[in-house]
Amino acid sequence: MRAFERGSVQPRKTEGEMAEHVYIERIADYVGHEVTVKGWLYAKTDKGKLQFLQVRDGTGIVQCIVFKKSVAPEQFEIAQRLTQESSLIVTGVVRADERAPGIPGGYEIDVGDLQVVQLVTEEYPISPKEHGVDFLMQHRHLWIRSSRQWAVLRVRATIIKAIRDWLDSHGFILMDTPILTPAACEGTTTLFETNYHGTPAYLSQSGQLYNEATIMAFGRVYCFGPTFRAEKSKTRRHIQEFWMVEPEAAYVDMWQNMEIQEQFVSYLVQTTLQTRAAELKLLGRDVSRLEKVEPPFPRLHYDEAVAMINKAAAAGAVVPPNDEPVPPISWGDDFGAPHETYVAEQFEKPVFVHHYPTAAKAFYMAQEPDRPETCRSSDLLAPEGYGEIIGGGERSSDLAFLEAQIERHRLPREAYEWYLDLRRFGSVPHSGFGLGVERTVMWICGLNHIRETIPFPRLLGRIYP
RNA sequence: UCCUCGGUAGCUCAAUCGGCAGAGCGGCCGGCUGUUAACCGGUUGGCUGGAGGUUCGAGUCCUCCCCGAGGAGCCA
Repeated sequence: MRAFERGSVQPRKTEGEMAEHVYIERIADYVGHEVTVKGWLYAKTDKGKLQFLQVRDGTGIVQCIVFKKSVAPEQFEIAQRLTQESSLIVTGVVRADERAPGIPGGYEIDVGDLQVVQLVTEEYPISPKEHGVDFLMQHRHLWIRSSRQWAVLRVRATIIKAIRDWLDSHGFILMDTPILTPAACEGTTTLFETNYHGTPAYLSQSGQLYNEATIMAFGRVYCFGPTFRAEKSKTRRHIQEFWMVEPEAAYVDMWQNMEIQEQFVSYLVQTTLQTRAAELKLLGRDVSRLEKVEPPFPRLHYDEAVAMINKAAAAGAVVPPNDEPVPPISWGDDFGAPHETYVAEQFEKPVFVHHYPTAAKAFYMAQEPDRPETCRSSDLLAPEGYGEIIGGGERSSDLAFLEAQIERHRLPREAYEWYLDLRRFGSVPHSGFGLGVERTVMWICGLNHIRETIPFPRLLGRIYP
């Protein structure tokens, strides 16, 4: 555990004072000392004259032992009657015992005093047994107390902090972009419409276009906020509201852009491995795959990817998790899910696929001068079937090309006048990318569904709690 | 929007050809000083998603509706 995580708020022990309130993640520092833990009863085992209380406090879980002969009779009775998720304050001496379960585990508190803050009198819905997805999602507000969910959300917080740390220390400055927008950014996806004092407005699907403006003022920027997609996507990789970080940089071409991405993503993975090892272990994550995530990442031209896919399709290759056959692909088509999975499966690290067909990508992607049917885009595909975690590329700096593209994509020209201004006043080559936080969390935690990567996921047909 | 699967006890599921509504877990009561989703004994549990239909008889068959899960398309 790192000192910065809780160290500054951990109360210092004062001579002659009663037991101090400590956090469970630092329990190892208090072996032999009397401490107070304030939390909730996670689980209990009644052994007659001995009560094993698993107490959690938000930072971990510690086993507390209440032995009949060590406490007042009324206190023992209270311990016997404790119910799951009752809130309580325990005081006792910490000792190391390898038999003790918990997080971090290996330590337990020999309880001398026990106070109940609230005794739960109703049956707690989430018992330590099997539950279905629907039931758990209806109780998401309680489910997040469970250790797996707790671990995932701690990893999420770490990834988000790492995102900010890396960008802030590599010359990227935070530029918050609007969530209420007047028109579609890319014109491709379905947006949530809202009422902006009588005129329609849309929840943002990307801050990129705005950041193409801010880089001309600040050089390197990023926006980081919620993003909304109203597509009726109902798969394990989609949520309606997700968080995306979008760095954008002036005077950066597509190749430099990929270098930034591989440094950035590697930092996120390595930081999580270092600071959240206990959480990843709790999740059963095979970290050997993550340890390999270091620059450089393989780069695959779209042409090569198509050839690879068609060779595999001809050979009858199948793709996990359901051994779905890899269908052949024609040049010009975007990848389907099995294509993406097959390509990613061929590499140990995340892989860049670059130079997608211009027609398959957003209107602003720069054309490759020698091959205008391809564009200077790149997607980053995560290994182990987690799919696209980054979409990015070099943006066109050519006014005439963009005017033609806006027409070709049937976008409302007037809404993009400001954007075209950026090509009239000091247009420069520039690139950027968007990384989806939840897909990254899903990949790093090794989860099979995105719904566990955010405290309260907004899923198709589900907006409770 | 489309395709596939599902909805039975608080939870997870079973119920043969259409023939008495079942189990495990949880909860509750009792026992146990080392439990890890403990173990042992007892006990509690039901408008089978909704409406209509077929039938002597429907959890089971038919029609419509509601809800959920996974996937396609689209994307991060």
